[in-house]
This record gives sequence, C-alpha cells and structure tokens, in this order.
Amino acid sequence: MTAKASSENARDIPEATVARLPVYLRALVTLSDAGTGTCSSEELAAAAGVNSAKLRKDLSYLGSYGTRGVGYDVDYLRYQIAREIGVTQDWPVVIVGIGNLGHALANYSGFRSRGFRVVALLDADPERHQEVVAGVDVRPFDDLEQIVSEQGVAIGVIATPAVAAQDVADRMVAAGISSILNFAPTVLVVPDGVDVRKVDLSIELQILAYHEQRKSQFGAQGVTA
Amino acid sequence: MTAKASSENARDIPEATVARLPVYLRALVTLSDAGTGTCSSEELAAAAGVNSAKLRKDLSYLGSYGTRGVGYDVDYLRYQIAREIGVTQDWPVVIVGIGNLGHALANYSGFRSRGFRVVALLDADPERHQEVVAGVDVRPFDDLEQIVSEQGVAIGVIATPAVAAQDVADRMVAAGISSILNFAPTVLVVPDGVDVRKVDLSIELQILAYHEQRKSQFGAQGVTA
DNA sequence: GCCAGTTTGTTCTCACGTTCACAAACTTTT
DNA sequence: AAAAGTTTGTGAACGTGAGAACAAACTGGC
Ligand SMILES: NC(=O)c1ccc[n+]([C@@H]2O[C@H](COP(=O)([O-])OP(=O)(O)OC[C@H]3O[C@@H](n4cnc5c(N)ncnc54)[C@H](O)[C@@H]3O)[C@@H](O)[C@H]2O)c1
Ligand SMILES: NC(=O)c1ccc[n+]([C@@H]2O[C@H](COP(=O)([O-])OP(=O)(O)OC[C@H]3O[C@@H](n4cnc5c(N)ncnc54)[C@H](O)[C@@H]3O)[C@@H](O)[C@H]2O)c1
Repeated sequence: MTAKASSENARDIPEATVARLPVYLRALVTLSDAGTGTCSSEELAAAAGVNSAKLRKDLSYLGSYGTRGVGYDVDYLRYQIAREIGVTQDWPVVIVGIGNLGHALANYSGFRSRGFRVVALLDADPERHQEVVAGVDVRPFDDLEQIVSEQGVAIGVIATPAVAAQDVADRMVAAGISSILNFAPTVLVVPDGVDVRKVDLSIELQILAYHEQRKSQFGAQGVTA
Repeated sequence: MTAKASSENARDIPEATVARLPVYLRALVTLSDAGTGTCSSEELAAAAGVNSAKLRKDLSYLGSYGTRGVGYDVDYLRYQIAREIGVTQDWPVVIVGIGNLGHALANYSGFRSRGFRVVALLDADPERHQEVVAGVDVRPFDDLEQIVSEQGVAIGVIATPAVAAQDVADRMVAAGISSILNFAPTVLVVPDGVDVRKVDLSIELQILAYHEQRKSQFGAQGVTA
C-alpha cells in the first residue's frame, strides 16, 4: 500500500511476501513454544494459512534456510525471519491520542513480545496528563519532538480523531518519524520516504458487508466455489 | 484475502476494487458534508489517495455514473457506492470479547454512521456481565445462538485472546454467522462460504519495521524513488 | 554404496492488478 | 453551429503475484 520500491537493493523482497513474513514468524513462535524442532513447508503453510508453494517461494527470497528431504529448523528459521523483518531488537514506538482506542493499544501486551516498546503516550487534552496507562505516563503532545529525538523513535501510531490526524502526522514527520500506523479514518499525505499504513475497522466491515450482500442474493446458492 | 470468487455472477467486481470502494465512499461523504455538488475523478482520486485512472476503472465496474466533461454528482455517486457495498441499511453486528479492545470497539461511534449497528456484546467472564458499554449490555457468550437467530446477525467481531478465537469462530459459524472480523493474532479455519478478515496490529508494525530497517541501511540514501 | 522416499528451491504459466493513453461524449466559447 | 476545452470510460501494455509441477538434494533402509 505504501513503500515505494527503491531502485537497486541487494535482494529486495516483494511487498506481498513482506506482508506474510510476520504471519510465518507468528506461526514459528507457536511451533517453537509447542516444542517442535523441525517442520516441513506443508506444516508451516497450514499453520500460517497459506499455500505451501507460496510459502516456499516466499522463504526463498530470504535465502536457503531449509534442508531438502527434512524441512526447516523452527528456531533457526524463526531467527532468520525476525532478523529480516528487523525485530531482533525492540523498536521504540510513540502512540498519539489516548482515548478509547489509544488506551487499548497502550494496554496491549502483544507489542512487547513482537519487537516493539511503547516509550511514550501523548495526548493534546490536559485532563489526560495525570493518567498512567500500563506503566507509562500520558504526556502533552508538545513533548513529541523531545521524545522522538531523545529516544530515537522512528515509528508513530495515530489514534486521534480524523480531523487531527493530518496535523499529528505532519508534526511526527517534522520530528523525525518516518513510519506511521494510522487508525484515523482519513487519508494522510506525507513526504516521500515516509511509510504510512492504515487500519480502518469500518472499511473491513464494509468489505465483509459487500460479500454478505452477494451471498444473500441468488437464493441459498451462496459462495460454494 | 478471503472471498472466493463465485462462478458466474452478473457484474462481479475485482477484490482489489471492492477494498477501495469504502475509501471512495468515505471521501464522498466528506465532500458532500463540505457542500460539494460535483467532483472530477481527479479531485475524488486525490481525496481518496489513489491514481485517477484507477479510480475511474474501479467506478466503471459499477456502471456509468459520471458525465464526460463534467464529472460525478457527489450525492448520486455516494448513494450508488453505498448501495453496491450494501450499506444503505444497517447490518447488525455482535462483538465477542469485551476486554481492552472490545470496549474501544463498543464505544466507537463511527460504526453507526457507516452502516453497522452493534446489537450485542458477549463475554465468557461472568464478572463482565453486569456492565453496560455504550448503552449495550454485556451478556454471556452462551446467548450467542439466540441473539444471532433473533436479530438475524450475519457479521461477528472477535476480540478475545488468541487461544479462544477458533472456538468462538466455530460457535459463530454454527450459529449462522457467515462473516467474521478477527482481531486475535491467530489463523482461523472456517468452512467454505464464510468470509474472514483479520486485523493484526503487530503485523502492521512489523511491516513498517522491515521498511524502516531498510531505510537506515545504505546511509542517508533512503527511499527517494 | 545404491535405491526408494521425502521435501526443498525454482521454473514456467496463468491470472490479477495497475497505469497509460486516447476516443467518445459532454460543456463552453466564439 | 462549429471549434476549443474538459473529463469520462476503456482497450492495451505492463508489472506483480499465485500456483502447479518438477529437478535437485537430502535421509534412511538394505
Ligand atoms: N475506538 C475504536 O474502536 C475505533 C475503531 C476504528 C477507528 N477508530 C478511530 O481511531 C481514532 C481514535 O478513536 P477513539 O475512539 O479512541 O477516539 P477518542 O475520542 O476516544 O480519543 C481520541 C483522543 O485523541 C486526543 N486528541 C485529539 N486531538 C489531538 C491532537 N491534535 N493531538 C493529540 N491528541 C489529540 C483526544 O484528547 C482523545 O483523548 C478515531 O479516528 C477513530 O475514528 C477508533
Ligand atoms: N488491545 C489491543 O490494542 C490489541 C491490539 C491488537 C490485537 N489485540 C488482540 O485482540 C484480542 C483482545 O485483546 P484485549 O487486549 O482486549 O484482551 P483482553 O484480555 O483485555 O480481553 C479479552 C476478553 O475476552 C474474553 N474472553 C476470553 N475467552 C473468551 C471466550 N471463549 N468467549 C468469550 N469471551 C472470552 C475475556 O473475558 C476478556 O474480557 C487479543 O487476541 C489481542 O491479541 C489487541
């Protein structure tokens, strides 16, 4: 959706593959926790919910980390994917807009275990500044620049109302943030070199509604294919 | 991601287009609220953050709703897209798992204005059953079947921990739900004819991290293309 | 050491999605 | 009424992605 392909990178991985690597990583963590030492592409593909040929092709972009006739070493592959994604160390993250959604995000423990550390919670509303969420103080939005430069933050999350989102994004970019995850239902305009990904619940539901509507047409025939 | 293409439908719209229609709809609502009566494909494309050729091709799958030399009537096109998506009437929705995230979702007002109505909040934990969130009672998970059949619910949202998600999905499907929005970080297995869409925050962040890592390599060159 | 069985890595083909470019269809000006 | 200017809808070219199929590379039994 974002991520302009740069010109001449050593191995550059297709965007569709990049989007699946985290799914494989999650599946490998589950397998590892279950004590599985080795798995075939078929098993891992089933755990990740994809076709095994697609999985093998995806992994081939990273290198040859499997053994023919045997499969993949779970922990070794897990490390290689984590390294490729860049989550062998934690990324500092700031969340802006500590309302309903911001609270849920701040309280989410899955962050930490997957390579991210929430270093700051920012909100424009002074009434929120007394609060501590999941052990982190809610601070004034104006502290953004200081926090970003002091902590070397590259990733920002926007959970403010839609009207504020573009302003927040502009300030983030000016402060040095170059990757943004946007929950506000609005299109963000950012300079080249800055990546934006959006999560829009309403859009997801509307896509489901579209297909649901089609199912109910044509009697009970539905989607059988 | 889901949505197997059925065999022989009158006009069936490419999946990539379906995913963008809600974005166009959102942009049209904004334009309409701002009092704009007519807009060109160029303007609408800018508001939606896409290429204008892509927009025109997407709209052409719905029919010929524009006028050459003039553009599109904002309210007319808005209605046509809403009708195509199926959000001219409200869809009843149940949310299962009223924890951190479930609370945020239940409190989200954007639902209502975009074609959805939260008719029930369900949780397995008896301690939650006294609670009222956004005017809706939190009820026992076992009420699922009754609510689904009484209210004709087709869409369910899963916001439980990952370990419970597959069980919840199975119960939903058995109860008659055929579209699921899953926030739990796990792969759901469902029968044909049931659509699943997933929202995974950690995956989104990991995709950003991958690109971020690449930017910091190669000195200050970065993604300039 | 050889043979049978297993599983990866990769090639090839087809389907899908994006973008360009332009004729067709409209409005406005002269 | 014709010419000039806009803007849509779409055909055609290009690029990316998915999946089948298979040779290459390994293991284990004999
Ligand atoms: N709640 C959900 O489940 C949900 C679902 C989908 C999308 N969203 C979107 O996520 C965003 C947040 O939703 P919410 O329900 O948490 O809203 P909210 O109103 O509860 O919280 C918004 C917070 O942002 C703060 N804020 C406002 N302007 C700001 C600014 N300029 N700088 C910093 N902080 C600012 C407010 O003080 C408030 O605390 C909205 O855009 C909403 O559309 C929410
Ligand atoms: N909080 C976030 O911002 C966030 C972000 C990304 C993903 N998620 C995912 O969303 C899910 C919910 O997260 P959360 O932070 O709200 O968790 P939570 O623990 O706060 O809430 C989970 C709720 O589900 C209920 N529940 C458990 N088992 C159930 C069952 N079988 N049937 C019905 N209800 C059941 C629990 O009683 C609890 O109320 C998790 O899978 C999490 O990984 C959350």
